[in-house]
Amino acid sequence: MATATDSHPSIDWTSYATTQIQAAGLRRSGARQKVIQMLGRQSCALTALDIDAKLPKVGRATVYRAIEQLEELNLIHRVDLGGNAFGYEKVDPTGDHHHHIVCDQCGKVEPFADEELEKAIHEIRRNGFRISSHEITLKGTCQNCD
Amino acid sequence: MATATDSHPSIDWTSYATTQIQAAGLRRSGARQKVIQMLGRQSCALTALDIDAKLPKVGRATVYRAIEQLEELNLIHRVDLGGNAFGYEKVDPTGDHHHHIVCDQCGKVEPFADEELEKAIHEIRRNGFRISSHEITLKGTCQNCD
DNA sequence: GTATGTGCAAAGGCTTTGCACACGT
DNA sequence: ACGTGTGCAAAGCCTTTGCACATAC
Repeated sequence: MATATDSHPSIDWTSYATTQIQAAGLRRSGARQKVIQMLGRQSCALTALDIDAKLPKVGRATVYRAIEQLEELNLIHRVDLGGNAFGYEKVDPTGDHHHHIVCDQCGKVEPFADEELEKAIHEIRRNGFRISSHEITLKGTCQNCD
Repeated sequence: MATATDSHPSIDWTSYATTQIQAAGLRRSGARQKVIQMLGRQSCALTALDIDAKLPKVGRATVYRAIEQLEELNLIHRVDLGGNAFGYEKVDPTGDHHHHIVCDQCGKVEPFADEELEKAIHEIRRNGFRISSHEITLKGTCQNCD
């Protein structure tokens, strides 16, 4: 299954997101496309201000509006980064996903995936709720801080 | 194991928290005690502003300072309530804990516990991190909003 | 050509801080 | 008595909103 595009996994998400944005009746506008392409290049979560800082030519309000729209369409999702901060990262169109481990001391974030955990999560049923997604954050201390 | 105090499970946490606060060299002051007693009575997470609203005689800054200290001592922890809001709830001294399911539409929060999930979580090992805690949030739509 | 999208600047909401006074030990 | 704790008000941050101009379709 490995293909030549494996080294640029973001291309898939970028074009997928662009398609979905258009399917939703939104325009393929310059500023929003810059946000999409930037997020497509990231492997892990960035805060709204991180995104804004990386795109000096895009207004901050536009960054926030783009985040809102992308989240609405389920193209990105928010993750708790500790310390009153939220990050955003792309949602893999294949359904593949990971969770995060955050260092309490320095705020360092690393992704991780665990199949047993996913199984356990998908077993959960809750009366009165239709569950659509889940977020798991592990907290601890990283080597540098320990 | 059921005892007469089961109907007031919060008493344990309240006195435990008070003891820990004093052990940390902090004083048993009026305002902070009010925050502790209030949190002890809650069964689920409250935001800083919820806490402030419930304690009109305690200054807002004091509420935030108390939250900071209680979190530092691991007597409460923060939970993601969706929509840019964080809630705080007591940490059970017996180690007992639950997670949350949040309605995307109305923000309703319900606690849940799942033993298989806890097992899976405790199996996780991650090089370069000493894991101390975890947070799990399920998201979905509740009956009223569906 | 028209409705959507954008950037700026202002407003808003939550959280933190500075400081003088109050209180616990 | 001393140092911690408190409340108020001001400042700080991040996020959202209003509005005139620009751009995609």
